[in-house]
Amino acid sequence: MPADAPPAEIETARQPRAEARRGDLLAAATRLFAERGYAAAGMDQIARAAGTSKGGLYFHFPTKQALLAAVIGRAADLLRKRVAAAMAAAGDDPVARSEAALAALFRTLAKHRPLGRVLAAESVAAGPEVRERVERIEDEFVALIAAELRRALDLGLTAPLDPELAARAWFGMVRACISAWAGGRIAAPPGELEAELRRLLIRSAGA
Amino acid sequence: MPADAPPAEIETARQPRAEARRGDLLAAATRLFAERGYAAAGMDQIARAAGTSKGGLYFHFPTKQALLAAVIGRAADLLRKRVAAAMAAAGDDPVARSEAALAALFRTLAKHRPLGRVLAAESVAAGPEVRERVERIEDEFVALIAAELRRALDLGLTAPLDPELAARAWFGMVRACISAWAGGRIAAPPGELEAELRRLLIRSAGA
DNA sequence: AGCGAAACCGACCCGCGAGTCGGTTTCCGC
DNA sequence: GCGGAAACCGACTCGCGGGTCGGTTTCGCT
Repeated sequence: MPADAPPAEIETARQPRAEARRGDLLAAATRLFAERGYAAAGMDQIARAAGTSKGGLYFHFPTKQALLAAVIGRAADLLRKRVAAAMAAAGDDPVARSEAALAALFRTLAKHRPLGRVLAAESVAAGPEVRERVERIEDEFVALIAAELRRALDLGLTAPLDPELAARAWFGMVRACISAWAGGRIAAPPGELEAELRRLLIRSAGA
Repeated sequence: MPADAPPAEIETARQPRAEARRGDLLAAATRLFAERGYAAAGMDQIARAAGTSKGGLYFHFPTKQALLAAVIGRAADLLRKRVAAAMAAAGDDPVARSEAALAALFRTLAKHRPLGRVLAAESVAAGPEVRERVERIEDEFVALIAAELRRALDLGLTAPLDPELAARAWFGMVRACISAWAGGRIAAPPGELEAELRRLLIRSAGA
């Protein structure tokens, strides 16, 4: 793998165009699902917003549900990647890892506000399968937090608690605060919000 | 207003029938909105589920949105009543009042599972006006909790914290746990769940 | 009894939007 | 420079479901 290999960045030269369109479509769909709601966002509207046409959209996604599923999948991947990276960089201490995970989750959702709304609410409007999918993703992150809490509990760093339940509660706290903040119902700047939230979380575990 | 006035309980004798139907319709709508989602639940379907017809349904509610609004309004009234009663019965201590409010909220939502789902999620699918309405209701309860927290803070019963934010976080914790429990994703029985949750909440305030 | 209004019925209307399809453009390999 | 496939276009179809409407039943009142 020499440093000057040119073909690596072109990648068969034809795919990238389509890939970029796909990205635009996903971005537009995310925004419109969040703004108008799943049912109210039309396929034509989404296509226009992405600078293409209905036919072009249907070339990439066979169905509206498939489009939503792709949006959600992409969001989950992004969150997974960011959180995993943050935790890995935080070393071994469970408290530090938990705080890092929280911060990463927080920053990512705060940076991409529509994403949170789609994950939190729109998903339900698209039928049971999609709802289950979103619940799985949520459970995944709850399990991640629960594992850290369990370790902290074993190390005697917390008060006695049920790790699964506490993890779920943590997730709910973060979600509610981010959602309210994204809706402009919390005046505090994000940094302050995050700090206050961290204090609440740590105290609730009885550190 | 003598004690033996008979007409008071019959109320013009014709209304009660219609009132009962209205109640059936609201109950059916609540259930179906929660199960299928707002968009997927058809007016005909709702009417059938309530043992009546589309025409009958439209006699009581002029529009699908109006039906949802009525469902939400009824839910809010119920929650308000229960929570207010519980807090009034709890005396003056802010911690006791907070715990009572929480317990009432918890029990009411746990008893009427679909109600929570409609409030939490379905509302978003019905356009911005309804979403705002639900957010107002949520803010109302958050403000209620925040007031108690502020009093507790003034009395030196808590660690220094931002009452609004903490109240929001509390609400989020309770909502997330109830939602997961209602979806069968938490094994613990409700009583235990509530106790554990209360411990987390109290600790987070630094009592 | 019998009038009139409230309550209810269900067949029908109609707009909207997801999905289709025949065509056109773009661009890669040779 | 030219086949041919991938990518894209947009007019059209068509089923579904919210809303309507003329009629029928129920029931209070006198």
